[in-house]
Amino acid sequence: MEKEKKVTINDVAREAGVSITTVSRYLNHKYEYMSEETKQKISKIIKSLNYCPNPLAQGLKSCSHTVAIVVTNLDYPLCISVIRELFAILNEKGFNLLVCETAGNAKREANIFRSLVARSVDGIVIQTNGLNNDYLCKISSQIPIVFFDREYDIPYSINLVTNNREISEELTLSLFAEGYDEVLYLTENPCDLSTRTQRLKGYHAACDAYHFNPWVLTVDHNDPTTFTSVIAALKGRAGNRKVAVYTANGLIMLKIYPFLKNIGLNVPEQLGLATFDEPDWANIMTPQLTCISQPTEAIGRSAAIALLKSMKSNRRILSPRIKVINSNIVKRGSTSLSSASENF
Amino acid sequence: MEKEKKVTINDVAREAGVSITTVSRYLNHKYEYMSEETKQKISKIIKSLNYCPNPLAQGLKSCSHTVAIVVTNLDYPLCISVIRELFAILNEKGFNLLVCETAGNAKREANIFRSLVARSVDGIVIQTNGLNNDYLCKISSQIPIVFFDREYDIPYSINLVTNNREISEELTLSLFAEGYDEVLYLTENPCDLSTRTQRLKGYHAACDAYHFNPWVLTVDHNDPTTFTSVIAALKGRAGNRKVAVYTANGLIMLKIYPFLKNIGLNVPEQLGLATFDEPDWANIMTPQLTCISQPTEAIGRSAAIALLKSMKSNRRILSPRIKVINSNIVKRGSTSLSSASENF
DNA sequence: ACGTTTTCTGAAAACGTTTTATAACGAGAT
DNA sequence: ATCTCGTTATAAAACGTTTTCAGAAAACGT
Repeated sequence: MEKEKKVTINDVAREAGVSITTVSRYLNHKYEYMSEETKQKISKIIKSLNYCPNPLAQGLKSCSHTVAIVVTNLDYPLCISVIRELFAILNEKGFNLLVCETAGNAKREANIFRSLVARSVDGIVIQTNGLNNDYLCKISSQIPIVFFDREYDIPYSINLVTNNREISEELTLSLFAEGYDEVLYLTENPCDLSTRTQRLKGYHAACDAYHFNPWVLTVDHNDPTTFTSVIAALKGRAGNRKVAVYTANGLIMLKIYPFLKNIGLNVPEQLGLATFDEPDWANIMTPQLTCISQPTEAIGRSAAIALLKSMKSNRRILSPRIKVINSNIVKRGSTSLSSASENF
Repeated sequence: MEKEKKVTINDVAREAGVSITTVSRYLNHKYEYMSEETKQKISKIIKSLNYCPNPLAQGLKSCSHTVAIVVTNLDYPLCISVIRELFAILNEKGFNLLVCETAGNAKREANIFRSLVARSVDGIVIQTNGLNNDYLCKISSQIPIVFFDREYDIPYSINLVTNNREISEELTLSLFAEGYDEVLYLTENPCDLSTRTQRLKGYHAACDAYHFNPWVLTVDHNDPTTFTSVIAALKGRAGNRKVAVYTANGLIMLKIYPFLKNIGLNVPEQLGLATFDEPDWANIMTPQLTCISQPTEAIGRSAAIALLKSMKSNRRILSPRIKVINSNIVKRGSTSLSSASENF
């Protein structure tokens, strides 16, 4: 295993007959006072040697050409989409992408943040439960931070969120308009995550508008017993009344759907179904599932662009900024009571 | 934005009243000739200063504490699973994880590999189309490489694969045994990816065993017209004969299922359905979908462990090694013709 | 011919580690 | 008292960049 010597800036400088300073200048596009001839020489040598600057060494003096994305759970399609866009766009610009999964564990997340700072990443994109916000406040002035999905009040940061409240209200309204007598909202433990509170608010607003009583049940997608109790409650009420079930995210729908199938109610006539998120399996259900579709690709792209911009400018803005990217409703068979549903 | 000075090994050394060499030794567990007293001092100061060594600087001299995973497509659940396990295990050991998506683009992949080498990552886990294997051959002696999903003949490397041929044969056999008269195998363009060729081989072996004619159609999950022609072909044959459709991966099934639903055949009586992979939506189909379940978590864990081991030892083994992790069949309603299906 | 810019380039000092070579220090042997 | 020899700790040289400071050469105005 004889180590093949890596080609360094020194090799380039020697071959080109210039100093490493000049090569470094060339690499960093500091062409101001560089003769065309020198540029050509260096360019040629770099190509012929297949030289690629060492990001570690660069990072020691300037930027590390590394960004990180920290998410709570890699199973969430939104996160994957953001990772994909982030990688595609930043890789193009010469950055590498560190991916970290916290699993919602505060301590683990704290360690991750600390290691990212130690590694002097140039920027971080975060989806978090907000358990380490005090630490993020400390570092947010030093390093560009972009939050997505959930929104937090961290100085200097950028928040990329969707119109959770509005679109949730709109969907709920449409269910009432469609003719459902009741909308059961299924959510996970509504701690103070902005997505959960906003979606719930939208639901409540719609109930208020129709003077209908809200009906909210809390589930845990890892605990099937929470589903069975929902099913029991549903059986009690449904039958004569037309009930729609609206789940606060796709995972809940995925997990509770097998239970709902066994309940013996016809979808959509007796039981309407809708969910936040647009899972890839929405079209294999019969009838197909009405969804709130988040523009995951656009969110990822915006995150990348916002981060790039923030990394480029060294003047940072104190007050956290919020960018809203609208979701839209994809109405499908699972909530089509009326024949007039096409106009929706 | 006043830069808060990062605490370095110098600070630790000064506070502890020792040289940086000693601190470095302490960090690298080179305790051989170190007095208990010195250890205590350093340990205390490190904690009190909250010191964390800079991986960039470390990487310049020794290892970068960075590993990378390169995949063709982040949408493949197996990849996500491997990323998750890899991160969890390696993060525990102080490594960070770079994630790269090639989208099957050879040029892009080549650039990624080059940048990973430039960044002197300590190891790489790869799922690839094999378009840059010449380059991988060059570097595989320098840097530990673990392939998963698809198998390649690269010196010094480790291959983590599932028993594609055997399990594919087993599933096909079980479909015939169940009573289906014909099994239609749907695959994507069977280029020489080991997964595709092996799964196909298994299918053929089963057909041979039953002296049935194989029936293989090629689709492209991005091109719906390939599905409609499959549907047409299927309509021609099905009806009196009991046909099972076995898709070479979950994505194909996801995309073709809406078409299959409209064909007017009863599942499983007239039309059996089975797929390689076990997508999370297998249980929401009616009836539930028979799958070949890859132990994705185990594969990820094995990848992490194999990589760690390979990184630790500096003696590398020339001949590529192969580790097989068995998948198993999860039989569900979509292929239950006989009432005896429980014994399967 | 002489100063003054302007244009171009390079030497050397960082950046924060690891590692090599070396030195200081007792203790035990001569 | 000197020599050897383990034990412990350090100074200094890497690693591959960027950046500061400064200097040489050419262009320019007088």
